[in-house]
Amino acid sequence: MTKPVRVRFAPSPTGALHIGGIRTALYNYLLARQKGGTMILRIEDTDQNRFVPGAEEFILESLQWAGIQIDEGQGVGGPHAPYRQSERKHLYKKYVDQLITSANAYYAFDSEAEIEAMRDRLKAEGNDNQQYGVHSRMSMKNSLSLNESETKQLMESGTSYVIRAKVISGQEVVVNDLIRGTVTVWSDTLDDKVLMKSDGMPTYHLANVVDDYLMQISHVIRGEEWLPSAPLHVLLYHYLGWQNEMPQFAHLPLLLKPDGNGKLSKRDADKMGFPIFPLTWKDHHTNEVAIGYKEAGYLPEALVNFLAFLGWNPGTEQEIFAMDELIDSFSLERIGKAGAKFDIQKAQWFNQQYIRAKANEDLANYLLDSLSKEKITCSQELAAKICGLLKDRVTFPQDFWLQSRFFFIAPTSYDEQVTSKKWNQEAVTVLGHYKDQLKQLTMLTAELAKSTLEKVTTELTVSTGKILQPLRVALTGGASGPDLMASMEILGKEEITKRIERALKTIPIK
RNA sequence: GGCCCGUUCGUCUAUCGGUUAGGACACCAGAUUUUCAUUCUGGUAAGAGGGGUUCGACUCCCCUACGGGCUACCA
Repeated sequence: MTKPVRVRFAPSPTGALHIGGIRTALYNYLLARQKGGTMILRIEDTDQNRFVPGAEEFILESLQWAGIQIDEGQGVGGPHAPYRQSERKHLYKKYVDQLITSANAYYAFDSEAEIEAMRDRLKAEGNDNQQYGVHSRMSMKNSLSLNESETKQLMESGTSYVIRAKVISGQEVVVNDLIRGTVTVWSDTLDDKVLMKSDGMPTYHLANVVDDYLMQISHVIRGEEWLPSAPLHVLLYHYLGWQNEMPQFAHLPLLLKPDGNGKLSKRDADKMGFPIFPLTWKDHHTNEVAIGYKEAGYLPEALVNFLAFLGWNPGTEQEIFAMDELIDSFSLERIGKAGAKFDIQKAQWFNQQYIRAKANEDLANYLLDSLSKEKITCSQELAAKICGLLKDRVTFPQDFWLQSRFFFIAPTSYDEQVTSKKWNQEAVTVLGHYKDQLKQLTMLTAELAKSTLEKVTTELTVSTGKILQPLRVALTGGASGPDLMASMEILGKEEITKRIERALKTIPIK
């Protein structure tokens, strides 16, 4: 019988969750949904020094925005509550005591300076391995090197201590990874990691293994940065007698910076001008505000689609995947091994695709939002019409307003490029006639605007092409934009004649 | 330095021993749009290097190079 799928996303609230975390959460979520399993959110806040207020809420809000639903865990509760590791402190004690009893862990009393001295010493001796471990632990101050009464005395005198894992010597430790296959490490190269800190809090390693066991996690899907400590985790499962309950591991390839090399960081994102956080985040110390994907205009479906493809692909040529399609197609086996460089242009392309796929009526809401901020009123119907016109030239929702501004606000300046090149006597004459002809019309449609223009240009034997740009400049102030005739229909006869008149008066003839 | 992981067009990737090495983004060109964008068509562009194994290697093995991660009482 196979274990029910129970996966967890386990971020630590040490700052804003970044885009890579969303991808990790997404992969967990996709597997959970596909297998009818459970998606768990656990907060790994064992480092009290690095706690950042608001970070946990940020995680919750970000996941919700991305459409990643939590079935169990922080924020929703569940049978294994609490889901915040700081509130589970009492649980870890029991297991670390068990490890002490079974001689798989020991007390260590060394100060920071003593550890540093040990490292310096080993380094000076030309030793490659400068870790606190098999090669060095007997020369340190711990319950292995000290006799029982010395140890007891130190503990009773209140000397601060940590508990370290006693990593076995001379053994191969094998990590079975769903993405990487078998990873084998010689145990002597592992160090005696601290399991319990002097403040009584567990470290990641202990808390993680204990919680994954208690919460009956079936798959540990996390970033590749954890691969080096996975052997220790495997050892811990064995030491605790849980080897049969050990989850399957899947270490995800990292998200790399777009140029050069290295892990994607906030710095790179800032430098290249794209967001790193799903939502806007204000740093509590610097008060610096980092704009999020949401606020930058990325649609959550688009971002999710983009992220899913950074390290995974379905093996077909389909690229646009809604969440439920991702759920159907996802598989851990098809996740790549190599790190993926982050390409914001592709993210923008996905965003474009998702915007285009929306109905004009839905798009209209984006425009209406912008308009209400500008205190401009507009009917839903008209907004939809404008969005339809703009749809194919837009990447972000806010572009609708940016590109339709001229519909609502008459130009106050005119594009220099066009006026200096095209605004000549001929254009002015044609535009004057055209305006007069338009005035005669009872109603204006795109077709009529066009036929009237053609009529005027043939009468004056001028090519229509020469007039189009001056006309656009007069009406919109800009050099480019959506279909001019369709725009005129929306603008209406009155507004058009007014704008042409104004342009004729204001723009100097070249 | 040590340990571990990785390496196909500029980027994301397909290929699970036999392909003219495919697609997408980006880029370039042409067509359409009497402008721009869109759209359409086409194009440039890749198996890090060296050894094996094999009738045959991008695919399997080894070495080298390069890249990345880890190396905290951080996760």
